[in-house]
Amino acid sequence: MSTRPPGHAAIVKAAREEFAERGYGATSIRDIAQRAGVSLSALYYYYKGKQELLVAILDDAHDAYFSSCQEALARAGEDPAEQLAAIVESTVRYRSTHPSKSNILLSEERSLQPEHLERYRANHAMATRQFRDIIERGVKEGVFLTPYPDDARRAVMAMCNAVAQWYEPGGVLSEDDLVERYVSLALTIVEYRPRAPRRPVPTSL
Amino acid sequence: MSTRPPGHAAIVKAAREEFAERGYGATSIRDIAQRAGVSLSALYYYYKGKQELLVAILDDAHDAYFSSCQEALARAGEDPAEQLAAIVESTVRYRSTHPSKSNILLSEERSLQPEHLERYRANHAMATRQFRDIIERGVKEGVFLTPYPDDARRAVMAMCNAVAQWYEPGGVLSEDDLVERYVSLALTIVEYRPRAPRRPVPTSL
Amino acid sequence: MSTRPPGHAAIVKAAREEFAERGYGATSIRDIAQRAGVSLSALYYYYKGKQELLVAILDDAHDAYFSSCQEALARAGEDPAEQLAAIVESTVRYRSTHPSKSNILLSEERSLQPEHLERYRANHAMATRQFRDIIERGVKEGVFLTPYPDDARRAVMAMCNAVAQWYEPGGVLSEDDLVERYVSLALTIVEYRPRAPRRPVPTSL
Amino acid sequence: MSTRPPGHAAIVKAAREEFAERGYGATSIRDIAQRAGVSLSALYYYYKGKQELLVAILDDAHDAYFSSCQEALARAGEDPAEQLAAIVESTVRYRSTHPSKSNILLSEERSLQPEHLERYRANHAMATRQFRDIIERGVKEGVFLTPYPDDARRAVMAMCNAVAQWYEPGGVLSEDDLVERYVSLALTIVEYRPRAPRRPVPTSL
DNA sequence: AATGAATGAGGGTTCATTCAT
DNA sequence: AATGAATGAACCCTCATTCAT
Repeated sequence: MSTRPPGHAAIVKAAREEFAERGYGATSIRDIAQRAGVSLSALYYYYKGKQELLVAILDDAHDAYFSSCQEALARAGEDPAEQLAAIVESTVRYRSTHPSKSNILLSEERSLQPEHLERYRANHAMATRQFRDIIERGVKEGVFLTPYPDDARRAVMAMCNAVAQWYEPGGVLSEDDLVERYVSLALTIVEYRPRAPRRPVPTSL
Repeated sequence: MSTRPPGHAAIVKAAREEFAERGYGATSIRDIAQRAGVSLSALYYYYKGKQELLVAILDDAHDAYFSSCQEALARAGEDPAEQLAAIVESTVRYRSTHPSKSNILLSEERSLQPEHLERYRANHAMATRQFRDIIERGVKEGVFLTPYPDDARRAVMAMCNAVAQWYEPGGVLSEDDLVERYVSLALTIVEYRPRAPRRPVPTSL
Repeated sequence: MSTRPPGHAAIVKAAREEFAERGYGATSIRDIAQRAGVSLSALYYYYKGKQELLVAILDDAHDAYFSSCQEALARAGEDPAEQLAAIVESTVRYRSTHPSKSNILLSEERSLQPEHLERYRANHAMATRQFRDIIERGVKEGVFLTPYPDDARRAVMAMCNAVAQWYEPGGVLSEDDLVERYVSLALTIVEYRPRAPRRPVPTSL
Repeated sequence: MSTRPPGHAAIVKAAREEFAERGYGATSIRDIAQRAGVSLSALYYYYKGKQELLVAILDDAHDAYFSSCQEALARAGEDPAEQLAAIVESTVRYRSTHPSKSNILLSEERSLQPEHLERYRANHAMATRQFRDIIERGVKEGVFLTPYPDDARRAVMAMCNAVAQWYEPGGVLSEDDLVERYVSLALTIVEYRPRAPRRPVPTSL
């Protein structure tokens, strides 16, 4: 997953960009080869076909996402608010930094052949579970007051996912500011109320 | 838009479903004809080609969405919270009732040929403006306290849009309940605080 | 099977010749289209693919062969020698008149996909049975003296089949003479001895 | 032809089996390399290409056949019946023991490039001549009574050749029995009648 | 002696579309 | 009003082969 033969990187990158721009079904394997600057045959030397490219991209995208999440969650403590902040930050950073990976991840499940669906769905379910578990624990501990934990979870995820569709890295909004806002919004959505031993410092990150 | 020849309806319906399931690029015009139960020639008799079908579908989807919004906004008064509730309700009902239209609307801009982009983008911008105007007015009037009106707007829209991807009409959650929750979540996101002289029952639809 | 759309005939004819000359595996579908004088797409309009062409050719070849056999056997009486003569004549005429059909029939079983094998093998078995039944009855009735009926049957069939590989219609040997010789050879192979009302013809080995 | 580098044997064997199973045109050089358990490059290190492999296989097959024939003919005396028996035995044993070689020999002339055709045809002609000369001498000497020597020759050859297509080494019929039957059939076909002054034990092998 | 990498040509098939009727 | 026939371009992929190492 980390070190691969030379041709791979350029090919996967090109495929990722094409898939993200046009969609898997509308992308021709020749477009990919041309964008990668390799011959059609070279592409087939490294990958068995278009579908395998998609699978490689999706697997890689999932791997990158989850390792980013794990790292952030490890840094966060036991506090549900801190954990929610961590996962939102990971997700937002991932969506803004890797919009191609994100958009493929979010829209090409339908292009997977049956034999690859299971793994994809397991990964997708795990991504969902990360959010759900945190929110449910926050609700149980009484710090997230939302009456609709599942819909709140969906709202938080949808909001984070959408970042991949509009955020422009070089724009007026820095990535750090973006993260700060989305963490704040997420805590608002779950109706976070700190347990307040002494001073509640409410919505600040 | 209202009264059309008989063949049209079945063809557009078939095209809409195919585009929604596979994506425009991955859908073949033969698949559409077959699904509609008409011959390939019949399809070309009614429509000039695949692109025209997409345009017809997008236009129709936009029309249906906006007329639903206008109706709801007309019923709502001047109160930003009421208006936000109205537009969220319209959007959620549209997404849950017409998932195919919604998903095409939300993902096939890239499949439009240049000459049709302008109208699509105008419509898209109008949809955005509907939300933005309401939220901005709520902020100006001091009933929406969110510090990030634009991000809140994106969150509300993303949340509503996502409904088209997961909601199952016959499932445990009725459409009315769904709407109630999403209106509530939207008001939470914009941090709605009623102006409160006499307590106007805040989260009610 | 008898009357088909216009394009069919030329396409099947071209495919048959190409398959016979180069073999199924070495024949390109473009060669067939070119030989038939139609476009590649026209070919696919009439036939689903290369395999379907092969199946159509094999089915047609079997049909033509069997109807020729049935006709001849119907004309022949109950006498095994007459029947053997009839089937040898049918087979030899078929091989000499339709060498392409014959050679494909005799060599392209391996090119059939599994789903078409059963029918092919049933037909092949029936062709074998025609010879076997006649020879076995001749042996049982005491007019075919061969001690190896099964090997005699194989020899007769192999001899007839080989005609497709060498006989030249316009050559020195007329088709009628060819038939006469092969009938004679077949009767020799099964060691035919007529039942001899009075004198039993001495030439016994 | 006798002692070759190690890689050769496995490669030629694999090529022979593939060619026999699928035909030259339908066999890919990758299939051969894989079956031989060597890399594609290794194959090209030993052989210049697919065509050269076919040529090597055909030459080897011819060599093996002719040396078997020569040996048998050398053991046989001057008697045409004995000689026919010898050549039939050689051919049948070859067809049953080396079905792959046999079937390639009998069906891949068409796959040869022009520059290799001449040698192939010379070999093929020699194989034919072996049978023809013996039969013609038998006819001239009056021991083969067949009125159609050439057709008898074709029948005998076709019968022997077909063995490669149906005989199963481990089956009910031993190779020796097979040979005995085919020699007997061949003598029947040429209508062998021993010259008979002192009874030279006719059909004995 | 042996191989991983790469290629251009061609494989079978499907595409959106047109046209004569 | 409606369709069967036909097309050329493009599709994904595999081919036999070469070459630098």
